[in-house]
Amino acid sequence: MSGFRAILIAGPTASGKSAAALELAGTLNGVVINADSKQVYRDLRVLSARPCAEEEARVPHALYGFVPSADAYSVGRWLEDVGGAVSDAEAQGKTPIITGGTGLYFKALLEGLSPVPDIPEAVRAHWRETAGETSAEALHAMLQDCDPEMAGQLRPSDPQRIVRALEVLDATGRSLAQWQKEAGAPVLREAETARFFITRPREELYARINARFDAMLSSGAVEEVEALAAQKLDPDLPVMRAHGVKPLMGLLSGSFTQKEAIERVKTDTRRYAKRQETWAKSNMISWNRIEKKESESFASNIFSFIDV
RNA sequence: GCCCAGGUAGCUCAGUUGGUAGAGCAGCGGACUGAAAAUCCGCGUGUCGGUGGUUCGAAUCCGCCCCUGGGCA
Repeated sequence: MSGFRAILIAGPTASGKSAAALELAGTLNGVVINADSKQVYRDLRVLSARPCAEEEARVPHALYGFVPSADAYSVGRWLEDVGGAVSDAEAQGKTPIITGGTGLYFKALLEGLSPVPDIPEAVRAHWRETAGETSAEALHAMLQDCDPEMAGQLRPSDPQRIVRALEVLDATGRSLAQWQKEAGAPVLREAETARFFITRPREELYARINARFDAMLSSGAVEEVEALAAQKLDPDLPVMRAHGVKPLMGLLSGSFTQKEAIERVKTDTRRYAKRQETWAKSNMISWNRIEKKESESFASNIFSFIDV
């Protein structure tokens, strides 16, 4: 193989990325490296559809299931971790096959992140606490007072981004808008990669999402959430935002019926898949889009692209 | 077979005395730089079961037919 250092496989959830990556890795002497913000969590094997032990034994995997639920993992940490994983793979003469559904992670991988310093935990906690007791509009008004440039770029109804802007300004004394004008350093340049966005017809994808969650229920999804709930963690932690966690906790506490919980999770997941497609349309323009029907192999298609 | 109640958006339903229809959920489109499986923005997508008729005008009224529940046989 020549011309690229790594293969990147993105695609909506339940499209079959992992299977394709596994097949490629087996053939190419590769390492499958995770690019999914939820598959990093140790406690979410079932709900995050992480590769099983047998699959991880068949070919080397990296960045899967290694983060404790109490940690607020982030694209920043991932960027550091993936850099190390790529180096490790190359040192062993293996091809990095980076796969996952988190579009932002791939963007950061190829474009880098603006060099905003780490925000001290106390500052983060302060603003997140403030956000918990303040309306988004009021937060936006605060931002408007101290950082009109950034405030102008954000909707008054978008608390997540407003909080980020506030904590960055607070911790660095500089507007996030200014920071973001500074380019970051990519871990891989586009030209060094072969990039694939694999997907399926919407209807088929949704059917797979629905069926996959039914399978997760048979594989212990409820028990997994029960164990997570037993840790009594902050409900705002990112691990709690994985599809299924809140509805299944609701089921366990009696605030949802089983039917309601199941529908909630499936709907959340379908909407996510749709957003992933939207992201790809404007952020993954240069990627090879491969849309396949049931039972066809993505891997064979990818092989024909990379000419091995 | 007869009687009753219904057939309106993908689903559940609303629709005042006739003026070519609207809610919730689902869905669709979009944004996206450090918690992104998140957060946010926008959009009703419809032979009103069919067909005749009354009317300037029918989802609304009348006839016939079809379908779905329930009841009587």
